[in-house]
Amino acid sequence: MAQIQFTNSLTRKKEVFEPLDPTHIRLYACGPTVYDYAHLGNARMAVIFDLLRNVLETRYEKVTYVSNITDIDDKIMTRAKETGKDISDITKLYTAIYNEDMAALGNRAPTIQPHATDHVAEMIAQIEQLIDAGHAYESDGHVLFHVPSFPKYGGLSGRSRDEQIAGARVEVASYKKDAADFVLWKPSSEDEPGWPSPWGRGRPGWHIECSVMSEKHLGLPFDIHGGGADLKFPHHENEIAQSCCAHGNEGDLSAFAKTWIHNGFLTVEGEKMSKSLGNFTLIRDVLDEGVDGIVIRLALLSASYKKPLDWSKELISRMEKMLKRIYTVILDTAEIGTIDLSETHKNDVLAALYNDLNTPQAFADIHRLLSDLERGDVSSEDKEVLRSELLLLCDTLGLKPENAENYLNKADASTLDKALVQKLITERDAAKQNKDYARADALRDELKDMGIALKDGPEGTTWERL
RNA sequence: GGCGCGGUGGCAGAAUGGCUAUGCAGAGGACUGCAAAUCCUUGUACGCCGGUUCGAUUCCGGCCCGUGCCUCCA
Repeated sequence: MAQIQFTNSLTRKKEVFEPLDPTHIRLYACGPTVYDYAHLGNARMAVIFDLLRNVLETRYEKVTYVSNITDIDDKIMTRAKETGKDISDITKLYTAIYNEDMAALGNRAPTIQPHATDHVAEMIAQIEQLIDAGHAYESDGHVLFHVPSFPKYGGLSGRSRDEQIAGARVEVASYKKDAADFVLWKPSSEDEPGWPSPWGRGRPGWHIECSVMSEKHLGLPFDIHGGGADLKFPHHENEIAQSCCAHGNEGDLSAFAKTWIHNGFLTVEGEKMSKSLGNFTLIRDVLDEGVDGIVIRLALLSASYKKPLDWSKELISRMEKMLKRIYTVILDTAEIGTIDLSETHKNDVLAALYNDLNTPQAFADIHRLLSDLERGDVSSEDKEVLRSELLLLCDTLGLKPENAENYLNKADASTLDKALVQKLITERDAAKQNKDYARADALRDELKDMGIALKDGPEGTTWERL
């Protein structure tokens, strides 16, 4: 049996994945702060962890995938002020949009999608634990995590505390004992959202919600914690500090999550796609341009998850071709059955994905299967196996092979008169029979104007949308 | 300034101490009334300089270049 391997950011090595509990795999990925439309960077993270979940499910019966919604944050408060809307209206709206966009990309909903505002009591409890353990202190209405109390701080991002201070570009707030200390709780003014707490009315800092929600829904330690590479520091570093220190695990960074997986970000013309540079693309905009969500998914999986991925029109058009080919072959071979593959056989088919989610290799495997399925010198028994392998790979990658027909005939869903198309094809066939090629070509042009491409094959003429 | 990542053929992008990645684009051929699709064949690589080795794109060192994090960010 091929072993599943992932690159663990905590050890900076590719490691064989060994579940804490083989009967139940537990996975957490940091989800979005909901104050705006999601962009392709959010999409990359979601697609990669959805794939990771699929891959784990091919080997383990139960996988719990938790991905949160952060619905209390200063950015949301700012947005509320700007628009004059209620905070809860904003978070509800953008949570719904996020989930719609993720579904369009072929992602399944997480097993659990906890909301930060439903966990304030647990956050307060954990902050109290940290104060009791001597890792946090109250100051001027704030509660801060005292970084010097945790000598192993910085182990994930690989930077010592001194290095951070040397490079710090932030002004050190007066209420901090140490420049590296970070906020667990902060006071809210009357017009700001807040919850009662032992330190007065206030709201949580940015990192505590993930520590609390992952622990509550998965238990500690859990198998895999992930997110975008830019969360490594400070977000994930601080999560580790909170969770390890709240439970007396100061000596073991892996007492929170065993394996850390970070995806690389998207670039545009070589530069990071980011809000500050203004070069980000919303998922919604790409979908509105008519690009299928599964095409976006393919594009996001076209490079190793760890590396930067450059977003371009050319990438989309390549992936459109690839998806069309996959779906076409699946439909063309529809009359060929499938067989149940043995566990060993499935392992071989999924070997690329088991090897640190090597999606480019999986794409190469798909291309090989497509070619073999279209060759004339392959027996139908062999094709039955090949087709089974192809469907397994497509399912695991989340490519929705069951949507093949719908995708290829998309035009007929709305405006197209299917009967008229068939009538014109029949007319053209008659014209061809009579060697009236001028008439046949005129009919082809007419259909082309309707958005229909004809394909003459040995079994007759078929059509698809342009 | 500190820490990290990467430099592969026209483009995108993997693996690998010696043997074809794959895809897109290009060239030639088959098929086709036309068109599309498909199939067959095919060219072009491994940033620079040293080292280790029988042999390095792959390991080690130096250099150059690009890029990311250190501040909200997937």
